[in-house]
Amino acid sequence: MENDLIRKELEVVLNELGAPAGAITLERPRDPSHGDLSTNVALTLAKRLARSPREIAEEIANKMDLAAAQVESVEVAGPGFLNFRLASSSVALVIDEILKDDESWGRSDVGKGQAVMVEFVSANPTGPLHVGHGRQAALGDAISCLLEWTGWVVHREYYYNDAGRQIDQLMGSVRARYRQLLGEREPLPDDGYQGEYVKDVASVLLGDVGDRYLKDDSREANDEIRAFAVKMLRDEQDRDLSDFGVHFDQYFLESSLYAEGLVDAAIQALTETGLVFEHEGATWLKTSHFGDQKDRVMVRGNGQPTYFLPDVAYHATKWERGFERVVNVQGADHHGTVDRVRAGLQALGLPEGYPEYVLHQMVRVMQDGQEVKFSKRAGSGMTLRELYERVGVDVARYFFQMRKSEAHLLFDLDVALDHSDKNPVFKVQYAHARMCSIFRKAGIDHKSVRSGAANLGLLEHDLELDLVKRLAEFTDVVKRAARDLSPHILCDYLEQAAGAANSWYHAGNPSRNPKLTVLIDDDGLRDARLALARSVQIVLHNGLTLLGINAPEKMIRADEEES
RNA sequence: GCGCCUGUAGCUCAGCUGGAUAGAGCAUCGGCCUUCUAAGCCGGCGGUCGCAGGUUCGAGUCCUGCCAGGCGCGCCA
Repeated sequence: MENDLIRKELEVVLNELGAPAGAITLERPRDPSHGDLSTNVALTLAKRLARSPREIAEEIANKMDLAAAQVESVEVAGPGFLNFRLASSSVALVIDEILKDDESWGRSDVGKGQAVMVEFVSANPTGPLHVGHGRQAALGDAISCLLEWTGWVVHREYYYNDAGRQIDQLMGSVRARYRQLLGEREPLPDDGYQGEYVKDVASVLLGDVGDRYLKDDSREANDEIRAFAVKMLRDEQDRDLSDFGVHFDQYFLESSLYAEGLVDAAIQALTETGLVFEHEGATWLKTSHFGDQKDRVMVRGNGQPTYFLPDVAYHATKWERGFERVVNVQGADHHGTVDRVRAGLQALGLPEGYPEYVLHQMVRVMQDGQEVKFSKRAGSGMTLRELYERVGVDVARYFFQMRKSEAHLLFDLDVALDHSDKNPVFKVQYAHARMCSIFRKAGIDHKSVRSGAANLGLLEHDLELDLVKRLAEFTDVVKRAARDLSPHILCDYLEQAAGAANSWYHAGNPSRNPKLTVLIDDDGLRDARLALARSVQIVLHNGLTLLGINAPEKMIRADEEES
């Protein structure tokens, strides 16, 4: 790739200068008069080399082998930037590379095949998934894909609590609704779950077992109700996620930690560190020793472990299962647990900063300027399924991914329901579909467009060159989005690439400017433009696929949808 | 009170490891339709980057203080 060639050449020159290359930033200057690509290495090296940035820049410029870097010219500008103008042959290089790589264009090997676990969603099975889980599901899946595309081997994991207090509350709620169905006047427990879904569970339970549990308040009966409710709600969550296109490699049950003695083992291991102490009848871990705000209780006065303990035990299994890198995607409301979990793991000898966290802020769904707050079924906020059944899976996934995770997400239903280019998802999908329509119109199978077949030097209009440069950035963008665990970087790019593609496409509208039409009479030019159209198609397809979104070959019009 | 996140155009948001004149979409204003699908296109208007200091050749970006909003601070999970 052109960027790589320049970067490589820069590294060679920097080594000659005795300034071993760190990461070299190549970026596209905002001002096109500054060339196609620009780097600030000279500025960043000024201090280290104790020389003026301009002087360093001049030397780099003189020593560079322009032909090797596929660069037409390099100039020193401003305080010491190096501005590159790409050789026209680089256009051909980019397009040929894209056509050759096709569905794997954009992949790289940063991760070198190392294993990484991404844990996400991890909702308790006490009710339907809501929109916040949706954001997490979309984010976690996209982050997983980004890591896969950059050479990591990803394990998607879902952890759920199938044993604790909240499950008891669920059981109590179901039991109350079940007895109500049998005519009893039993109220929902104070801390019970309000949603309609509890009645559904109770009603199915009634159909299954009749009135067997009406008077039976035994431990066995309650265990059976609990298991029934968990099973049913787990199944519902699975369906919700599966229909949302999100799948996991493993579901990890909290109860298995106890069953396999891992919680006791954690107590044992922590105790051996000497950081454990007794205070007011409880057992504490000195997590403050590792930067936590205060020490935490491990085992309560009543002998029961707090949630902290299985949490540490669980994350320790991740390390023991061979995952030296772990990314946890969680709601920001859980950020208080980050320091204490890491402290617990550090006490066990795991590295500082393990695991990594992506904390996402809340989702607010807005319509007509009003917040949509209620779902009868969930008894609280809108459920994930309610959302994507309204706006479609593609739109929902994209909206969840298009903002950086640490910012609040305003999910605007009015925009989501808009089927024009105002909706960023459709803007990108349209651009892809438009490329497909060119091939349909031409009666050509787009797969028949091959690398090296066209004279790409014929592409010389600004709109075309601009588009090619944009396409060339794709691999770097994927790397950066993966590095920062930030799918929104890719969304941003896709919108820009789609914008450039749409501009090019519309400029070539035969009624407007026949000379820019792809399907022009001149065979050579036409082939070159078809190669560009195919490249656009590949980049948009790969980008959308990475985000778990369809890249349709044809958009369905609303008036066609009716029938 | 303490901790974390956020504050950039009327609205929703980008802004990479500190780099050149702070960008996009929407809204608004002006122009353009029998199209390789106008569900669109082209152009204009619009910002003391929350405030005040500091570091630096250079700060939206880093540091300190303050202001506003969100979240978290349990022998809950």
